[in-house]
Amino acid sequence: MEEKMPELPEVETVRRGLSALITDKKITKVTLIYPKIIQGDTQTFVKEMTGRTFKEIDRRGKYLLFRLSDGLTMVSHLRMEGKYSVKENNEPLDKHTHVVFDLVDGMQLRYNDVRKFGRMQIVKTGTEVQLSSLQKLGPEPTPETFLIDDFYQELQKKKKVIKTALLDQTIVAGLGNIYVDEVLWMTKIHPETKCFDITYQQAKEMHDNIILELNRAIKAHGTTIFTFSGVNAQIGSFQNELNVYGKKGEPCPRCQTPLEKIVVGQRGTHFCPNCQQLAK
DNA sequence: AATGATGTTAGAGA
DNA sequence: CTCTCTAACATCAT
Repeated sequence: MEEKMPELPEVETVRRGLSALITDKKITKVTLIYPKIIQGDTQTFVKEMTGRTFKEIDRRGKYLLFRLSDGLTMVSHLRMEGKYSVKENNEPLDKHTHVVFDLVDGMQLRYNDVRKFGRMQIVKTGTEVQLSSLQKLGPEPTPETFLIDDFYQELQKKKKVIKTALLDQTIVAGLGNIYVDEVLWMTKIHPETKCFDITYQQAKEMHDNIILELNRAIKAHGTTIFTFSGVNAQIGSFQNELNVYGKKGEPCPRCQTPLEKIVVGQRGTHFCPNCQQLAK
């Protein structure tokens, strides 16, 4: 079973796993095999990264923030299929390795991305919050930062449907196609419900479920092993914990009605036509 | 063989 | 500003 990568829980898992492998490692060389992965001037990127040391890794939404020595930060987004791995420098490169960071100890941090959608750029630490991509992010989905009253107010203002709204990262950061479907199923809300039609009570339940589900996923991934080769899912990983995503035609775990798949905002959307009805 | 779908988001246009 | 649609790309299923 191949591991699906990049919603908040997966990015968080990569952050934790990678931290243990590269913290305090100095970069001796940077190789750009497919330079379009880099945003901004590529030569500047190589020049600035080379000779720096990886410090802690932070995360904001689905963005990884690699802190480096001398007040620099590499901002990295995995998009659809980006993956990091740490391997010995004599191991042959994968077909889809696009960026290689040689480390002092003969290891390499490698960035793989079949679809080449992922992006990375270097900025001065602290200025990353000014990037348009990070600036527009809503709160992190934690009880301290994601506040129910704000959430409800935001929903009241929006004219689009809830599935699309949750995906756009501005109301709350970190949800992707899988967990949005899961959260809406948990909350018994139809994905095409207009945001302004959602009641305070529903918003409250959805808010709690968002925090719950993402934490549950992070915890489940905690049993995942981050090896030198990348993230290895343990047998029976989170795939088994999903209730609706990728389960078209299977019985709803709550009411046994066959699950359906529709398109909402150009994204495949899984839901239970019985549990999640459109109020009209 | 051709078409459509795949975890995301920036950017264009309405 | 808000919202919708498309492009970026490779692979796999139909």
